[in-house]
Amino acid sequence: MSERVTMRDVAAIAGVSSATVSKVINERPDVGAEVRARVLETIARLGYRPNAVARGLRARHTDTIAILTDDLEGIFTNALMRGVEDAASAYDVSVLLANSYGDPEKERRHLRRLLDRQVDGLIIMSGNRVRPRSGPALPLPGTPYVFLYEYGAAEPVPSILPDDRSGAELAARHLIGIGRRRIAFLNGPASWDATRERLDGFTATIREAGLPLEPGLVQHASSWSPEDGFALATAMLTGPEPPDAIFCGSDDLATGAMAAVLERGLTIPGDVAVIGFDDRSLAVHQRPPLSTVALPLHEMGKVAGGLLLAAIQGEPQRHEIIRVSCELRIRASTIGPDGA
Amino acid sequence: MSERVTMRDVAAIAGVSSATVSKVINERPDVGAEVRARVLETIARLGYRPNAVARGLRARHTDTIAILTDDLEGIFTNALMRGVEDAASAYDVSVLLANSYGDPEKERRHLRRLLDRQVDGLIIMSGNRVRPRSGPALPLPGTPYVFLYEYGAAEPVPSILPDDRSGAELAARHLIGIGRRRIAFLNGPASWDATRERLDGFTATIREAGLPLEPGLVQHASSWSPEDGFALATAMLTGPEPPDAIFCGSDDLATGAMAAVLERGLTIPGDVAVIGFDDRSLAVHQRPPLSTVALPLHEMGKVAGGLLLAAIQGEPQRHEIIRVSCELRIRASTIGPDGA
DNA sequence: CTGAAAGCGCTTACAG
DNA sequence: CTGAAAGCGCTTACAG
Repeated sequence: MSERVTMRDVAAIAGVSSATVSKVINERPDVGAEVRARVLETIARLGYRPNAVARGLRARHTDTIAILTDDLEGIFTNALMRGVEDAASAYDVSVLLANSYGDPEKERRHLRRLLDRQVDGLIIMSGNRVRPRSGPALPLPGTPYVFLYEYGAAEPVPSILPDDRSGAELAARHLIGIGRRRIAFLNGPASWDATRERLDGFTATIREAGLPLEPGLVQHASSWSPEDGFALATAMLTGPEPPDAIFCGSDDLATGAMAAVLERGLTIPGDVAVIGFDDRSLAVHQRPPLSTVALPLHEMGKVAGGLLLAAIQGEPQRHEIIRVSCELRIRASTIGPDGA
Repeated sequence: MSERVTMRDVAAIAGVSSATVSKVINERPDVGAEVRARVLETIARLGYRPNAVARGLRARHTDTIAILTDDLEGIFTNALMRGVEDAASAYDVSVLLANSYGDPEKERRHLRRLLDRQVDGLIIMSGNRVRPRSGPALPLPGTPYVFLYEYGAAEPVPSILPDDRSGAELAARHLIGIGRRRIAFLNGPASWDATRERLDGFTATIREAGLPLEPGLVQHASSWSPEDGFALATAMLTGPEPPDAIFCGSDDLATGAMAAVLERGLTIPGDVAVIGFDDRSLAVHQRPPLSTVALPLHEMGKVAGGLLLAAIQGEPQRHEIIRVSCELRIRASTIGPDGA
């Protein structure tokens, strides 16, 4: 437990004032070359490291942002957080983690603690489901924030979301491209925002291609589970004119749908091509491996981090919805050995 | 952007010194009742909040710990982090997140930044695979740390790990309990520590019960994937005396094993009971839902957080391996409608 | 180009 | 029980 070396020590040994040491550390131009060299040498020799807490107190910023999530276990939390952390790290900004479990009282407590710690900004994130929310549980006077995978109804701040609409277009266009004509959409629960966006994209693309769009071909599941995918796909396949492709609103739904196809003795993708949404890790392990539309979670996190950092630098914020493009991951469930 | 209210303001308005305000805030006993009341009232009225950065500078602790992980995307990271966050939150300690991607240079940079920020302690965590590591990339003078889901070869600090051995015993005992006699163990790759621990637990339990333990019944996969589970289970089932139960080293392996059982026209659990390890979310969605040994990730995170907080309070640390008990999750793949 | 002084907002002995 | 003083380790005008 040796005494920590401080800026005073460096100054004394280098024979300069601590103001000068500070200037060297902060790379101010107004320091003479040989003085700078001497200070740098002393810093290296003593192994001096500036105390960020003292700096934060004086400089009035802490180079710290926080992620406030209501769902640290959400299936998408990891990749979102990693994106934020990457963006912050690149600017030597640290990230604090706070989990509210969706409890407003917990959120309030976290927010207070975070503000007490003088965080420079906040990312308010849902790891689980995109929905509008009524802003943070506490007003954040002068502290910028952004919504990630979530959006504020009327907050004057940006929301970063996946581009669900164009993601659905990607899937539809891919299925059309491999020659499918009766393309079903096994969509997620109707109450979700993403569900509506994707329906728009899907419908527009199918229409444009002059393909059929019967009511039976577009269904809404009541959950995102494989069980629902199985049930709905079974119903579709037992109809008079079964689809030759099924686009599912999630990889879980697609997993169930594939089981339904195989159970009826049909082949994938020979008889029915199947494509999911999300690109969770299970997709690649399906038999056959599942084609899917990948949610750009990591990129969304980076965008959110970048935007927040810019706002901290003084960039004005406004209410806007930023949609990050999804990416198609083509695997054997749409282009397989037994495929087209 | 109104001026923030400071302790000076409170003191002036309440007509006391700031030392007294500080004592009230820190709940020191040596403040008169009416003075305390007056100060408290003033604090509430002004909405005063103490600046944690200033406090940290003076008090020489920041009530902040950090999680340094090499794998923020690891499949177990979420639950581990959540446990740490829960433990920290309960004591009003914040947690900083740093991801090294397993790159020692990145780890060094993060560590330096974290130390500069005067974190009170660190949790060094792997989100992915348990293995020994050579301690943090930088010496942490006076800053306590613990290993979570990872262990230091000779570091004088605790490591928190799952109790793999007793987890395997749980599984074996369960299968014996439901009347199985030829129990196979489709274990993970031999190079993993967990694999050896589980083999010990499994072997001991089977021996104790006087059940057969032929070489063919114990196999090591070369990865944890469903594909390997499928291949190995198929080999086991085509042998002269196929098993009536398969204990798998991961849920992914078990998924593959179940596919192999079903593909051969056998029933689960009627002909072959299958149980996994981990309790990932996919387990419950299998058909039939997969029984498994749950890794106590959340609890491990809490234990790690609690131990670190104790060390920060001055509790001496030493090299020790703390094993947290796994839990059996019984589902239809061992006790099903077509079961025993 | 360099440094003396003030001060960020607290807490900690210490005196009374 | 209360407060004056010092100081945590920096940075920021400002003077020279």
